[in-house]
Amino acid sequence: MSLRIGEVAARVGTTTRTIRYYEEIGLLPVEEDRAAGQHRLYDERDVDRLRDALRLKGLLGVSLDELGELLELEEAREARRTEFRDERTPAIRRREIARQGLFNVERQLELLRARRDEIEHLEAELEGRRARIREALGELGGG
Amino acid sequence: MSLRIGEVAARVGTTTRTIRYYEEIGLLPVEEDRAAGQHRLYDERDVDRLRDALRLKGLLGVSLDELGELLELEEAREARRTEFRDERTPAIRRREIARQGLFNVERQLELLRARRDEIEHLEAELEGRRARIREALGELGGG
DNA sequence: TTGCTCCTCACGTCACGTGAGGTGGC
DNA sequence: TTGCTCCTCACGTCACGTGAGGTGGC
Repeated sequence: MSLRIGEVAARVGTTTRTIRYYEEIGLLPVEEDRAAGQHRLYDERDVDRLRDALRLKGLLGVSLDELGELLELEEAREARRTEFRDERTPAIRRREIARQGLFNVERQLELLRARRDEIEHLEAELEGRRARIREALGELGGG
Repeated sequence: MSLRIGEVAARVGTTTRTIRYYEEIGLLPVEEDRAAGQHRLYDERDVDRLRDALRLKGLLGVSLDELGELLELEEAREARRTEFRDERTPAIRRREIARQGLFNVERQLELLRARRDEIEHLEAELEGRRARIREALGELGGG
């Protein structure tokens, strides 16, 4: 079940150019065995990862450099998950892995909360303004 | 109490280049009587407007074209406020002005709420992930 | 007079957009 | 074979960053 670049772009809501550009600057991995001129192929996991990345970028307003750091965290997370699920991994190591995961997720939550606070602050201001307008409308009477 | 461009930039948290660029593309008004090579001067209201504009741009992630539309709404708002406060303005006109103001403020609130929803959605996902990690840590035992 | 901030070009950069011309699988 | 999507240059654009060289007010 491999997807071509156009399908991926449509699913995550971006353009093929953006996906190629991200590959070009090293944000997305390059397939090693792809000959010049051949189609790029992706799977569902690539789609999920790209969607997450674009969502973070859009919501946090970070640069592609900063996005790269967040993606590296994600990649490290997947590697750790694999190690975590390996039955041979000892409990002490699993605990360490879980702690790192917890740290990362809390960092991302912090960034999101900071953003939400800003938005809520501005919302409160606008709601105050709205209340004053409504008051004025009430005094003026009429529907 | 007029401010120079550097002071304005510092107050709103941007650069002098950005302010000059916004003037260049028509986003900010040009002082008519400023001779070539002379300093740009601003007042507190300019600072407030620019701060609001940059905040909207940053939080909503809009282009400068779209930001321009929002600024025009703001400008229209100021004009209406002046008219509203004029004692000669009849009640029927005041009601219309208030309704337009209400419409604008609700549109901006809608944009902000949509953004906040997206952020909260992603937050919920991350909180779920965090809960699962904590659960795993609990099962593994140890502080 | 010495700093400091300001000024106007003007080229550079980041994150893509947009054709130009050509190739490959249902 | 005809469309369709894909490919690789490569130049364009948006929103500024960053000097280069010079001027003006405490």
